[in-house]
Amino acid sequence: MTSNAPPEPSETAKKSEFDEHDHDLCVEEAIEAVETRCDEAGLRLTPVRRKVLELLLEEHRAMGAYGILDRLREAGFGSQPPVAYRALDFLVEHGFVHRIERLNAFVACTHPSESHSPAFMICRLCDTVAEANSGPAKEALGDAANAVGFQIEQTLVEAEGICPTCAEKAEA
Amino acid sequence: MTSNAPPEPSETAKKSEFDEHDHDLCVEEAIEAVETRCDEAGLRLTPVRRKVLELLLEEHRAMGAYGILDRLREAGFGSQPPVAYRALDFLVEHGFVHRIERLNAFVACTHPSESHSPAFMICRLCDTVAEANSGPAKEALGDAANAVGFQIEQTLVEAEGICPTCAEKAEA
DNA sequence: AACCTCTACGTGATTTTATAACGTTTCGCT
DNA sequence: AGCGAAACGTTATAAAATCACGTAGAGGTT
Repeated sequence: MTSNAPPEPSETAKKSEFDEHDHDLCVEEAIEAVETRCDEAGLRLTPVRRKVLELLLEEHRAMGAYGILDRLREAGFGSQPPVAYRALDFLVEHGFVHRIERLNAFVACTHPSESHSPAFMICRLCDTVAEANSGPAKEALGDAANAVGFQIEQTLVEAEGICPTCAEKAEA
Repeated sequence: MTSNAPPEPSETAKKSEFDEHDHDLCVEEAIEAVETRCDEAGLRLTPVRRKVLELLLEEHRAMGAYGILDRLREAGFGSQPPVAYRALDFLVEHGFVHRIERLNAFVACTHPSESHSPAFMICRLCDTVAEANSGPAKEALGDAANAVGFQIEQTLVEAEGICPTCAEKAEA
């Protein structure tokens, strides 16, 4: 929110959302990427939608719709559930935000430029969520589906466990 | 519910829950298996719990807690939500029933004898749910997790699509 | 600019899903 | 028979999501 650095690819090497990184930059890059995609596709990134995206990006964590709604209210937007749900519907539909079924909650997508259907790693201690490539897992599942004649349209992969940061804290 | 055939392994070759099969037998075998496991482990398969299991076995489909509750009421059991949720908690905890996060609903486990954490194939037309082996998918995900230092405790894999039966109907 | 239309927004009300809290009953054990 | 733990039934409430309806704003057409 503070820096106005250009949205060039971050120099800080980041292996996953669990690692420390220049978060302001990370947020800005993500917003820029979404803006670009909206422009290209003729989508309207309205103030509410943008605000919801920002809220989710500021955390790398899953937030419930009602938590988001509280923040919207504080920011002077409408305060009834549909306001949050409509913005989330838009963002999810276009892949800018992912829904975490396990938590009935949402996280900002960390690779908004590529189209993908990721797997999630959810830390049960701090609720941080990282995206992993679900490609291999989906292939494996695809084989099983083919064997019985099931046509997969969408796949959902969520792993719950302990993130490296929380694991360190626990050891100490 | 009608036949009293002995619970020997079914002769009808079944590739998945989507295939036609001797369903009465299938239900009975499953109940027997659960009874056995409860006996061995000193668990109490009380009337409500047993009824909920039967309801779920009769369908090979996901049922919501409130749908189950309606059926319990009809059968003369308590009719308030906790009755259903407590029975479901027990059955899920011991692996006799699985929760389908995507649908906020439940299915009876079709392999109650083996301990496993399955992947699900959910037909979006008929809500039938089949279990697939999630072993390969979990391995793939495990590799990704190791790479970033995340310790997986539980994995959730759900695929949504069209089952072979509904696909045939659609063609016709 | 005036008009039209479609999309998005704001709000009130309601539905669906899930838990909390509390007293009573039943089970398993000694 | 008596004890303690587990399970049940019920009331009440919380949390998550949707419906319905009117209003406002963006974009295109004349």
